[in-house]
Amino acid sequence: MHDLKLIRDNRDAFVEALARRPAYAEDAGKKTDEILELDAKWRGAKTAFEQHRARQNEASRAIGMAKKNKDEAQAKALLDEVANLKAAIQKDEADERAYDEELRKALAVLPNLPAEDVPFGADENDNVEVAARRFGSQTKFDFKPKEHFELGEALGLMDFERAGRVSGARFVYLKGALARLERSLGAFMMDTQSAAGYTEIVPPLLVRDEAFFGTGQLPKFEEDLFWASAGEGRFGLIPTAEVPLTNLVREEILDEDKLPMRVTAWTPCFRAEAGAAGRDTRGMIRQHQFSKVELVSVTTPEQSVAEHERMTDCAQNILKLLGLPHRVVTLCTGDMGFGAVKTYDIEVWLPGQDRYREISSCSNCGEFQARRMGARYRAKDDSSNGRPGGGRSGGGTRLVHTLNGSGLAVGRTLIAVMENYQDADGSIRVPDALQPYMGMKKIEKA
RNA sequence: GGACAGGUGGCCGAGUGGUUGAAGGCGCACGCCUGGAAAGUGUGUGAACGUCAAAAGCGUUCCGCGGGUUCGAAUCCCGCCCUGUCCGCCA
Repeated sequence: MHDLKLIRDNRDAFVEALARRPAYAEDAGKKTDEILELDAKWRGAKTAFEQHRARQNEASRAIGMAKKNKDEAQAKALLDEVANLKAAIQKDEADERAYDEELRKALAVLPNLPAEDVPFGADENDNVEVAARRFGSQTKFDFKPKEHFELGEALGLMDFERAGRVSGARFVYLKGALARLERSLGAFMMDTQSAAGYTEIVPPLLVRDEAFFGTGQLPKFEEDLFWASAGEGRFGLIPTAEVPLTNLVREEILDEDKLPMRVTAWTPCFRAEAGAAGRDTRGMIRQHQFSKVELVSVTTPEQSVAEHERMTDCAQNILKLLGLPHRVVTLCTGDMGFGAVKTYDIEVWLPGQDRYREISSCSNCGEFQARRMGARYRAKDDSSNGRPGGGRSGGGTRLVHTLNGSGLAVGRTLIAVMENYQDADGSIRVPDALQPYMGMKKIEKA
C-alpha cells in the first residue's frame, strides 16, 4: 500500500512511476486522480466531523462542571446544545467513514512502484539477465536427455495416475528414493540457510484474511488461493511461507537492533493455479501443492537493497552447492509481482525441457507490505527527520522494509537434479552435497 | 465444544461513568553526582490521523475488535476474536 502523503505531494512522479507497470500505462493518471479526489473529500468530511466533535467534548466537560456547581440552568442549556449537534456529528462521521473506506479500497488494489533500475517491459520476454550472476553452462549429454516425469515414471517412483484418482490433476505421489530426495533437499536447504543466518521457523499453514492482506494476496488475488472454510472466520492455505513469515512482524514496533531479522521455513504451498489452465500440465512443474524453503528478511530502509543482493546470493548458493547450472534475471516492470519494488528470478537449466525455468524469485517489497501490516521499528538515532520519499510514518517510528525469496522451490529443485544428473540408463546420480542426506549415490529402478 | 477468568502504553501493572492518554514500577533518553562507572538523584519519555509551507501549537481517534446505552465510557450492556485454567475430545 502506498503512502497517501507521498501521492498528494508528488502526484506527477507517482503517476509516472505507476505507469511503468504496463497494466497502468494508460490510466495511471486517472487512477491517481480518483484517489486524490477521494482523499480531498475524506479530509473535508474529517475536518467537519472533528470540529463538531471538539465542540461536543467541550460542552460535555462543561456539563460536568455545571452539575458539580449545581448550576442546573447552565447544564440544561448545554444539554440542549449538544442534542442539536448530534445529528450533524452522526452525518459527519458517516461521511468520513464512507470516504475513508472507498479511499482504502482504491488504494489497496494499487501495485507497488518499480524501482528506478527495474527495466521497463511488457512480459517475461523483457526480463534482463544479470550476467555476473550466471553459473555453469548447459549440461551436455551424449544421449537425448529425458524430462523428469519420464524418468520418474520409468523408475516407478513418481505416480501421477494414482494421484489423479485421489486428488485430480496437478498432484503427484513420490515414492521411495524420490520421496527421500524431496526430504533430503528440504533438509539440505534448511541446514544451509540457517547456517547463512536465517532462523528456522515452523509457521502456521492456515492464515486469516488480514495476513493475506498484509502481504498483498488480498483483496486482489483471492481466486489464486485455497480456502479451508467459508464465511467470515475463514482460513486460507498459504501459497507461500512468505505470508506467515512476513506477518511475523505485523502490528509490531521493533527495536532497530533486532534488524535485520532473517527467518526461513520449509513448508507445503498451495496454489489454485487459476488462469494457468493448459500450462505445464505434465509433470511436477506446476502443482496445486508443492514444498518450498522460503527466506524472509525484515530490514531498515537503508539496508534493504543490500539485503536483496545477499538473499539472492543465499538462494543461488543452494544451486551452486548442488552443481546446477542457472542464470538470474531482473524481472521487467510487466513481469513483477504486485508487492515488489524489484525482483530477481533464478532460472535453473532443465535439459529435458531444453530451457531455463524459474526456481526462485527474490523480491524487495520496500515498505509496501509493512504499511499494510503495520510493521514498524524504532530508530536508534532519530535524527532522520523528513526523509524524502516516505518511509516515515511519524514520531520516532518508521516502517520496516520486507523481502522474501525462495531458497528454493523444493519440487522444482528435485526436477532439476533429476534432469541434470540423469544417465543414459534412466538412473540418477545423487549430487555430492546430498549424499549424506540420501544415504546413496544413485537412484535406480527398484 | 462447555464452564470460569482475563485482554490497559516498549514491558509489568493500577484504575468500575466526568479535564485519565491513563497512577506506580521497569526500560529508555538527557542532566546532576563520580577520576570513571555502578548506586543514588532530577527531568523527560505512546501511536495514528487532520490542520500548517514546515515546526510549534491546536484538534480528533486509540485502554483486544465491532456495536449499543449516556451530555460524557478504559469503566455499564451486547456480539466477535484472542489468551489462561478446568472439563470433554484428540495427533
